[in-house]
Amino acid sequence: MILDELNESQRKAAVYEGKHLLVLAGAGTGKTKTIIARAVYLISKGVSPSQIQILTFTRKAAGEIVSRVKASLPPNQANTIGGSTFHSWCNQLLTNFPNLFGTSSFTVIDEEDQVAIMKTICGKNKIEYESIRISPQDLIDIYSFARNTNSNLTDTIQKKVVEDHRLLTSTKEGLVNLKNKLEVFFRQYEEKKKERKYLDYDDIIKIVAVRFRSDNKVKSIISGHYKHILVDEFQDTNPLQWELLSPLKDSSSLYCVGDDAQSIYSFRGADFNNIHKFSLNVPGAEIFKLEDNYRSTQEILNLANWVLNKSPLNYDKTLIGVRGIGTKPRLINVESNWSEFYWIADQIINNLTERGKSYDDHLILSRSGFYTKPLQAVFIEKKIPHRIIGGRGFMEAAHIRDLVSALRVVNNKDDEIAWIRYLTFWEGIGNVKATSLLMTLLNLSDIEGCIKYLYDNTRLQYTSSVSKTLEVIFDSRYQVDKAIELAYDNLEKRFSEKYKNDWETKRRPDFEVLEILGSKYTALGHFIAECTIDSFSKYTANDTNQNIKDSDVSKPILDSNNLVTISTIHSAKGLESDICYVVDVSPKVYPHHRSVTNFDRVEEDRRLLYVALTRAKNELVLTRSLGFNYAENLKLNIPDGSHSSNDSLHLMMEGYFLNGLPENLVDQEVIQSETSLPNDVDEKNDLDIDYGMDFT
DNA sequence: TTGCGATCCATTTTT
DNA sequence: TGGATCGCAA
Repeated sequence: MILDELNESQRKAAVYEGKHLLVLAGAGTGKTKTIIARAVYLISKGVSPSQIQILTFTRKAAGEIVSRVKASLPPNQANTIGGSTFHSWCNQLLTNFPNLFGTSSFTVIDEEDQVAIMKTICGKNKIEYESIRISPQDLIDIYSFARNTNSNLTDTIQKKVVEDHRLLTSTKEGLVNLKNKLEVFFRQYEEKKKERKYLDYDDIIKIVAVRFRSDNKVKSIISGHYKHILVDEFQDTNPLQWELLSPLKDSSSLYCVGDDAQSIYSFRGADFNNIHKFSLNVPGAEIFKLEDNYRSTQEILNLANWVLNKSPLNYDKTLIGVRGIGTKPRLINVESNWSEFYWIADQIINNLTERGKSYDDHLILSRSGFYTKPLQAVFIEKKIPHRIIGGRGFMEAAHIRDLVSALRVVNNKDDEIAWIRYLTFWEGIGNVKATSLLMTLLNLSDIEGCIKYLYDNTRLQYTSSVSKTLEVIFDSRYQVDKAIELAYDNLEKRFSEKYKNDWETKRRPDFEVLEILGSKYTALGHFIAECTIDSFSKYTANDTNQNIKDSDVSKPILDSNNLVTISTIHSAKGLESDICYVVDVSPKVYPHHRSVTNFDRVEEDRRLLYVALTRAKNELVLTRSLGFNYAENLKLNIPDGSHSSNDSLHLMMEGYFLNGLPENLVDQEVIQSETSLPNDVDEKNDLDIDYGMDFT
């Protein structure tokens, strides 16, 4: 029984008898375990599992919690427990209760689609403000941020445009003008969504939230269904998500678990102050704390605590390590960007051969998915099996989107974004032709008419395929996997030409995966919505599996889970690992040079580093490169606030989180790499950045 | 009108 | 590094 494995404070939290509880749980204090124990406790006390809904930020986290709850109970006791992301849960509500929410048929669109719509709205208009270009992508960001934070357009522009770009010359009139200009675009965007029955990510939550607030009947029906709402990573909820949860507090219990020191989603509108305001927002709620860290050795905690304690913010956090003494974290200095990757690969191989470790003892964390690209190449070369978490998902790959666009037009024949994608997929149809076809297609009354029209009106090399593909999908629209399979057969020839560079190796195998994903669904719309919301990246690990197949040497490790994990820090919350590498802990990355303009963002970067450091159980390795003047910089360990004799160096190091790092906290090493640049190479000197940061 | 090749450019994080 | 954009040939 899982309850027996808890310590005193975890247990107290798990068996809480009051209505609402906030559990403040520091890194490694058993947050996940407590939430699992809570669910198990409720069920064993007689609560029906279908009345429990666990809300998390990633599908992976939800899946893991649910499966561990099930594993802790006798078979089939917890089958109906709900566990999903906020978005996925709201999508289920919209799908299961269409009459409650007034959403009988809709198409979920992702960010790429949003941007595509915005692009068509902007047309050739170039929006500029104070010499800052505002792209369609920026517009979508602004729009989404405003909605996630429930703030008005003027305030959002002030924050996202003026403050983020530090436009000191911005005037009130200028702002009003800009606001009016953007408002036009946003209204058109909303118009378009309505017209095409599109719901973007934010709509999915907003519609449900508004309904809860304005319609007591709907609210009580749903509250009646979900008596216990368990929220993981509560520090990362944003005002929109809170708007969704808040009305439920009357008749459901809210059980929230979080850690303000791990709040790293402010770019999505999260505000860790929601933790501090919890008892204000939820009258009668209690707050418990978990402080014993079971994950890491003391040396690792010392470093993490040091990083966090340098913050001017007071997190009121004392992580008490119970594991005791281990080995000191290592700080590896490399000469140039990316040269740490060969070194890491060698380390891993060494750990396997000399120290009896396995691949899955290793976790590699990076600030950006982008940065680890070369690492993947090194791992492939060295035949190290790995999986990648975070970064661009499976459903975002171009070839997958191509096929899904065909499913989408059959599902909703007014889905113009999908039409354009599907039509231009074919050779000989470009934007102009596709747009002109679209005009007619939108006026036809059903998809069968569209198919016939396309058959009669496309005189191309692929004439029959253009309409045939849609026809076969239509014929198998209640068996999604079959629809995918048949569509694929029709698209294959064009695919192999369009993606000739990496078709066989990289892209083709994905369609088998897509088919498997589709096999659970009997309606195109449900499949499309779910795969848009949870882009499935976590399940496929597509690039990895092939590498393993290719190398006979590594056959034995085919047993599924023995893989090195590569993850962005954002996706790594909740992960832990025996050995953890945090790469590129360099100046201008921690904090990121784009964050330096803003106090809150610097602090968020600090928390980001803190999250990374606290993933390690036994060994923590940081790598960094100190830029062009490597040898000299290495000597540099600027105490905070001091002035270096060298101004550009000082600028580079200013604000760097590892400045003033006490020598006894880490073991430093220097790695000379064979692949580093020769000394006389004139590297781009981008040190003339003004870090005019005001920390008051 | 489409599609390709050359050139430039900026480069966080995610549902 | 790749993506977006632009110009040019078919």
